[in-house]
Amino acid sequence: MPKRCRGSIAAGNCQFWLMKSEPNVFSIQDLEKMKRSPWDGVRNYAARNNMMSMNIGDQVLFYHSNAKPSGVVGTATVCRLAYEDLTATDPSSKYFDAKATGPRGNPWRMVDVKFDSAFAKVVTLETLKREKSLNGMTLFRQSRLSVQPVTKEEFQRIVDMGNS
DNA sequence: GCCAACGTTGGC
DNA sequence: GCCAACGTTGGC
Repeated sequence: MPKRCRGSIAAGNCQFWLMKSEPNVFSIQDLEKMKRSPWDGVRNYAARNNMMSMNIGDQVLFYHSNAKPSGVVGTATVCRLAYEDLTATDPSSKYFDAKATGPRGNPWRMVDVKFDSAFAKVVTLETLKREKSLNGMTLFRQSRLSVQPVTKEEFQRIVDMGNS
């Protein structure tokens, strides 16, 4: 039986992730109000594959992209394993993908996340870049990847920065 | 608004 | 399978 994280960073064997969202589309404040939400609209295979690797209890850094300023704004927890993203086959959705209605079916998946915390202040991209212990982050090595792994150490460091 | 990075598409 | 054209992401 898989172990699950229960809010403690130190406990368990969960994985750590960073997920980007444009705050004018879906922000940490939106998630806080909703408590829980599907992470829909991902249309990139690498990002999808990362979601398919997630387990319940995995910890997520919520990142605001295309924001002023951009940066990590809080944390969330994976609360449902990857399942079909039906916005891909819904012609009225802004995330509709014609290919997903084709003979090979809908390849797109999403997880659900639940709100954990909103930082008192944004840990900005500029701040992240200046922090030496974060130089190896996937964020700086692979541009445009909207769902990406972070190490436990990176996660912990950024949470500490957000709470300081 | 510009543009670098980079994923996808489609001709061949 | 190659690769040029094109579209999107996302920082600035």
